[in-house]
Amino acid sequence: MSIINDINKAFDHRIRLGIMSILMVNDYADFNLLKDLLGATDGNLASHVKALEKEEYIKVEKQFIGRKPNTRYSVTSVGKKEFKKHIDALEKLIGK
Amino acid sequence: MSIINDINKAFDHRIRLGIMSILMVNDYADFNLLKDLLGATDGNLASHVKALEKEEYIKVEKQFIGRKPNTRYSVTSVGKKEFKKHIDALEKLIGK
DNA sequence: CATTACACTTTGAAATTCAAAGTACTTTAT
DNA sequence: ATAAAGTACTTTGAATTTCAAAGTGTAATG
Repeated sequence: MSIINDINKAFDHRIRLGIMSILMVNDYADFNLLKDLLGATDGNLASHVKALEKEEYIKVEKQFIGRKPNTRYSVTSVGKKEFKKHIDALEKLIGK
Repeated sequence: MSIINDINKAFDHRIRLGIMSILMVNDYADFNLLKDLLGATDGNLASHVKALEKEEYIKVEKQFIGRKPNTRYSVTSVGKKEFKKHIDALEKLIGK
């Protein structure tokens, strides 16, 4: 077992780290909020949220607000748990 | 400017994060020490140290110990500075 | 002398990242 | 009413990155 064993590969990337950080402190964030906060392009953000979705760390809700489509994301309980583990591992590694 | 602006792309990957963490607390680490501590394969580790070298965040010294080749790595002053910045950005993001 | 071990390096396939272009509407202007 | 511009994503595929298998060169061992 190595010193980076609990560093979660799914959170390795700064955009995914940002998505999770935002969702840990906000119940919901929609596509455009994430995009603005992270300064990501549409396609780029889409692929990162998809990766987190696939792991079931976040979940999507699609709805209409008035006539406009709106996609909002929230963190799952698994996502919360895994992210905390990741942060702990990070702190252990860095603070060594 | 987004919330992940000071997250350094070069340190995004867990193996590179691990290399830097090790080199921040040890004056030197050789190839095999890094390999063992990180549980990486040879080729994989080689590509990650090369990436950090290219940014001039770490430097390499090749020598012979007895008759055996030995490659050891250390962090540069730029590397130290940038890594600290990265850690600060991480803490800001996570601890938000 | 042949075989195994050590310390990396090279190679190229697989996976990931990214932005440009596309889709499906809605809103605003003419 | 029709055209043009905007919104909210999704799809696509090229570029980059990651990774491990195989390769290189030397050393030690039987």
